[in-house]
Amino acid sequence: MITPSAEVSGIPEQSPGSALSQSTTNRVTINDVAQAAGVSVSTVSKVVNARYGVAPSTMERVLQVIAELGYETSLVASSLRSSRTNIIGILVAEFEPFALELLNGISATLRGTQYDLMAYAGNLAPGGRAGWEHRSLSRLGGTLIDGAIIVTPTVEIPHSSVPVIAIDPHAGTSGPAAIDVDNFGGAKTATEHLISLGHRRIGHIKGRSDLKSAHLRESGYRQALQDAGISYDPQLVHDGDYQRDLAAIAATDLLTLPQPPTAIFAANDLSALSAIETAKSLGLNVPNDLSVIGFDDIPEAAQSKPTLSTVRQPMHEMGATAVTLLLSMLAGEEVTQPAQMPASLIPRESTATAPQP
Amino acid sequence: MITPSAEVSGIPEQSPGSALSQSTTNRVTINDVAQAAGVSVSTVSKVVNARYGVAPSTMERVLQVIAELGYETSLVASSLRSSRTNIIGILVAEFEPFALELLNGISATLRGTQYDLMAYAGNLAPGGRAGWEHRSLSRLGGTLIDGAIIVTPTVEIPHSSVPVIAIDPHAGTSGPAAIDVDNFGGAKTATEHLISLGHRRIGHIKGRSDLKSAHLRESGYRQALQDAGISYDPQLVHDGDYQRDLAAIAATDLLTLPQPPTAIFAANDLSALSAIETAKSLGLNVPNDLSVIGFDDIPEAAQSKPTLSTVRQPMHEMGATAVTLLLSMLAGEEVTQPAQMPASLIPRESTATAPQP
DNA sequence: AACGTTTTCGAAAACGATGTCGAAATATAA
DNA sequence: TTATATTTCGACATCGTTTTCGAAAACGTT
Repeated sequence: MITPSAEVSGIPEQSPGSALSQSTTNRVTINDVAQAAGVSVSTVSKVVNARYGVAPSTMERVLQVIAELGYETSLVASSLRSSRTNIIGILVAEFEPFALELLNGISATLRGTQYDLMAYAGNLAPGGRAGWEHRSLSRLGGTLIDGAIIVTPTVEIPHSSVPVIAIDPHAGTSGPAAIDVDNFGGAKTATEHLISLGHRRIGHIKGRSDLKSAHLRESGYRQALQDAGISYDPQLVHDGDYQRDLAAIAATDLLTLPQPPTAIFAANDLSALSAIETAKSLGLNVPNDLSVIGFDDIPEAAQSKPTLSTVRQPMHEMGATAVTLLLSMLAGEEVTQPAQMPASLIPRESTATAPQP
Repeated sequence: MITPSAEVSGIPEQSPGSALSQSTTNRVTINDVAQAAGVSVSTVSKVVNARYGVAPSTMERVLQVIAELGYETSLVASSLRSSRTNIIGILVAEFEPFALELLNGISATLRGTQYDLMAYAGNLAPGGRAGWEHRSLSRLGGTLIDGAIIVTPTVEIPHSSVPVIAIDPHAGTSGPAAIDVDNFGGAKTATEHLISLGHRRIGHIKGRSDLKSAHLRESGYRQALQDAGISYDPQLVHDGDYQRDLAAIAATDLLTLPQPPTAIFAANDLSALSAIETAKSLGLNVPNDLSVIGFDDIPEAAQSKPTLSTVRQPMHEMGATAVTLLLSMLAGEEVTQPAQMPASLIPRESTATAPQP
């Protein structure tokens, strides 16, 4: 904080100014530009904002002065006046690989627009429990950001003074301003892939039962079976809770059945990788004895041995879509329906044709 | 950069009549609080900012009104007045795994301070070439952020109106406001690890010769050899340029020598992984026939077969240190010397005792 | 009761930009 | 030339907050 001591309003001390004003603040304001160009501040503002009503000649002169002085408009001041900050916030629980692609998608889409990106990581707080979105939003909304994108909210999206888009691959599209992936379709595709390879006994390791995504993925699995005329066998469906260790138990149960499945569709990649480990430890060869397919396409999926066939969530595109939706909301348009992104099959080494008995 | 007309035309003309003024009207300002509490705005401001000179009784009353009305101070307005935004910016070339830990470290350290984090991805721009830091900084500095952290700058850090810290694992500490990892020490440690396992013929795959880190890592390698009384053999050092394919060539050259090395220290993990592949294709067993150690500890290092021994760059801590340094700069302190973070040995499966001839 | 001292409080001036509205300058029409 | 339409431009109020500085009030001391 600098206090210009002998600075009276009206006449700026310019003669000793060079040294003094440099040390106090070397910031070039719209006033400096106006003075240097011999016009009023309003004219400079009009030039900067390309408003109508400035003669070409003066515009050129002002632009020249701006370039000379290296003037940059103060985002803070203009925000205060126009009550728009041109910043959109992204609230993410944690900077994790999952959020990474999202950030890139958002960032890329935002480029070229007037908006900047502000990123928050929520749940790293000491008392980081659910509901951090609410606190952040109320603090930021209406004062620092024009809109927000929340990733995998832990709570119901709070009422906010700014438009909010939720990217939630798990809870399902709960409102119009939400984006998720086609869990049902993706699961169906994964299962169909196994069926097309000749598998008939296909197990399923379920996800967390409190998340909608788990139910949708199971439904997709069952739909694919039904479409192929394969009867549903409850014995082949076990709970994995999206977790590594529980999935291992589920896989063990499945593979030690009197008549074990020849393929497993796991509700997420973590479970799938765990299932592969389990199969190996049981002396089974993946994919020759057992095919395994997952869901998510986490980075490890491409690194494992064998590499994991899976269904990809298009995070980059989801980020881009979120921005697009948010921008149209900011433009005053009504967003009437949620966006659902397609999940695409990524066949890798962990799935192969069914073993011939 | 002054907003050109083309960009402005993309902005939806929000007529100041309806939606905008609605969102502004229901905002609770300091004035509303003052009026409701029966005090002046200055008093409210003092209460909010915990300034001295307000009676406990009035303070309590004001606080109560603030709670009732749900008043939140406008960050924009206070920034304008106090010329501080309480936002620090991080400029990163791209949201990549490398930057992820950094972000978490920064975010965690920032929590509990008055500052918020604003993240920028630079080189995703269409014309995204070197120098994006300069453009971003001049636009943000002094108006939107109080300070900045730049990750792996591609150019000399531009003169800026705000404090800047550079995190640069490659260029070395070029100025006082820079953070890097101890490349020399890390390389020395890696090499010493190989020596302690009994290796005497140790090869080195060098990094990009235009980066200081490559030279430092080679120096560390040579120092460790010298300390152990092992004479330096130029035949055992080949260029890998930090790249996968070039490292493969280097590895082939090394392993087809009449008297091949029993261990290789690669200047980065990418090269190390490539060397392992090469060794495998030559029929060598890692680590029984050949030990390989890398540098960086990229995520793949823990996933490969065998898992890669390496030297870890403490990204999380580097982020935390960057914040600490930046905060002290913002507090007006002089940062006199760069910070160098220790690199730690992560022994995994790719290194073992030297084969007995 | 009169005086000095310390607290407590409020009026008002910034911070830098935007947008309105009327005045001045210029072009067009009569 | 005069009257009118059209540009072009600048004075000024405003956005919500911080901060200074002097006035008023409260307190303590003779």
